[in-house]
Amino acid sequence: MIIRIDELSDVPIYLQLRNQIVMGISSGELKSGEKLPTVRDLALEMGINTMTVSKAYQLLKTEGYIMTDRKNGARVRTEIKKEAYISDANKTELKRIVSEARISGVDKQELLSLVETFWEGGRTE
Amino acid sequence: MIIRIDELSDVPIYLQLRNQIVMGISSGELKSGEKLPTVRDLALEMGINTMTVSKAYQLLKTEGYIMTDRKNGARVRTEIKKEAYISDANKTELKRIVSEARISGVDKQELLSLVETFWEGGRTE
DNA sequence: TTATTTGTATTATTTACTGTAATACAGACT
DNA sequence: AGTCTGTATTACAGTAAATAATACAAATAA
Repeated sequence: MIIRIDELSDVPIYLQLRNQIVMGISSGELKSGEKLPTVRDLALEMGINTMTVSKAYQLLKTEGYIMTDRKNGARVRTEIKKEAYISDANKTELKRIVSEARISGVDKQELLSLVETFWEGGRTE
Repeated sequence: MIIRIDELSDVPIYLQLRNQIVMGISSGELKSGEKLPTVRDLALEMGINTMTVSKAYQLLKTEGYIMTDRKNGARVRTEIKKEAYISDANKTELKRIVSEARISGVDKQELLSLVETFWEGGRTE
């Protein structure tokens, strides 16, 4: 899986990393039980610190997306808890994004199509 | 317009404030040309610093959402530039939110309905 | 056993952002 | 003249992010 970090983004590196993995799981690019790179390999490949990767893995573990084990490394969880719930923070963010799109004159159907595209795990460009 | 800040949120106060105003404009609660509270009034009402409100207003001004003028105060812009464009940052955020919802087992139609609700300027709870 | 590899923990340091505080200024209205 | 507006400045405290350099526990491989 290709992971790409935006140096200019306001989002911290460990969060960007966490987000990409979550999106990878959702799209099916990362399958159940699949082994993730070691913290050292990924840190080396991305040119960032080991602990930054570790932070991302710890967060993903806490959230129930992955399992980590010494020597076995990190793997995508086979059974991810499904609460069918959208957090308040995500709702607020979603509303902000929808509002900004609407103000800027984006077509409603275009936005809905974009959501569907993301739902299917697709890319936009 | 009622502005409500979440003390526990990771989002900085000035950004929350900016976001609420943008959402207010989108929903129609804040109309074109409508006068916004003065930085001092809003700061006093919200129990925050004057400069924090000023930061939000400056950001909104830079983004083209409002106009500010000494003595006249701040007003919602009558003509907001419509580029019909969703920023890359917003697309990334949207994809993240959609991914998280999908993984957690949220129904696709439910998510689309939520987007439509926000588009119409509605609330959820 | 010995060596290696894994995630993790610790400590320290640097950097940047946030929010506040206390003033002060320029311009426009009353 | 006085008041109200946004804005600018300077200083300070708190927090978070990222890195660096080690070290440890556990499991695998030699």
